[in-house]
Amino acid sequence: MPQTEILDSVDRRILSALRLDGRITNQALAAKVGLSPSACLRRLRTLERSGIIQGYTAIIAGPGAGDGVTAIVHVTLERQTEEYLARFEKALRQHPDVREWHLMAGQYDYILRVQTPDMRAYESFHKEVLSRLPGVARITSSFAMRSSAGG
Amino acid sequence: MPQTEILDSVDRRILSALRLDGRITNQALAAKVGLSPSACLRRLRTLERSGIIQGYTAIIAGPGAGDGVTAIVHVTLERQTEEYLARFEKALRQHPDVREWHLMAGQYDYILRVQTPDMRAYESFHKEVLSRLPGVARITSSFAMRSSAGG
DNA sequence: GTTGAAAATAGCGCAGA
DNA sequence: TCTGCGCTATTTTCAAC
Repeated sequence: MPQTEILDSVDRRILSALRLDGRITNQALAAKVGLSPSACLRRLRTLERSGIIQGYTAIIAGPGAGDGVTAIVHVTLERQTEEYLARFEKALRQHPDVREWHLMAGQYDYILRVQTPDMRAYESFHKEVLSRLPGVARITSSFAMRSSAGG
Repeated sequence: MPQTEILDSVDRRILSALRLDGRITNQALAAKVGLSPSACLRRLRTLERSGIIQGYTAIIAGPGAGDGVTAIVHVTLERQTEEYLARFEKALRQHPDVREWHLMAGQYDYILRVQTPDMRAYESFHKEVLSRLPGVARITSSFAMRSSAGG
């Protein structure tokens, strides 16, 4: 249960090790973070139950089971006032195909990751959603040929 | 080792099960695909050695916890041969700060999302890791001021 | 947080279709 | 060659401290 829990450095090292090798044995993990296996396992289960560790997966080579189309979209707004930004972000949140977005300091205003079942769905998304988002000045889409797991 | 072998339906079911649960025990996996544990384990090891299974990883909940610095990094390689790409991706996977990467069709070769506790750590990461990755020709870092949760 | 012991699992050689 | 069986080492898991 939520206890206003902060991750300490041991928890972070556990997460880091599991990101590198999701199938590491609890014993090896415990040795790596300097804990006894049972203490390590208790922390691991807590991290899993709390939802911080959402699951585990194998990294499969090639087109595998095809997650469809992954597009990285660079978006520039007409203006960068907080009002414009807030309006744009609110609109983004209403579209589940936008899996991830970042408001950038630099050349672009927003970088989005958009996930669709196929290219046809992406074209439709671009036409009917992206280009109609409020305050958009310019859109550049690039497509991923291969991505890390966990998208 | 690679014998130009085609994956049969049992292999595909193994891969599928491991995508869903990367930490499933070999026994449970064997039961799921209808094999004895030892036969299943041998197939699993073959898939790992052949590079079809590239690794395992934990799915960690969004950056929420530590906040810190989110950098979007555009990387161009010296060459785009599959050998260069494979070498680069293998190096990426060894660094947990690289939370996400995409091999792009288009202007850039790779787009990475890098997460560090603070800017100082990012500078160190850039200097000691990014710029030393194999085959890198150009690196451009942009920083996020605000990001969506649940990456 | 630790230790220790029982249950479950992984990993190997060997024999057979 | 691939499968399945039996055995042993390793790992997980739980109890008690």
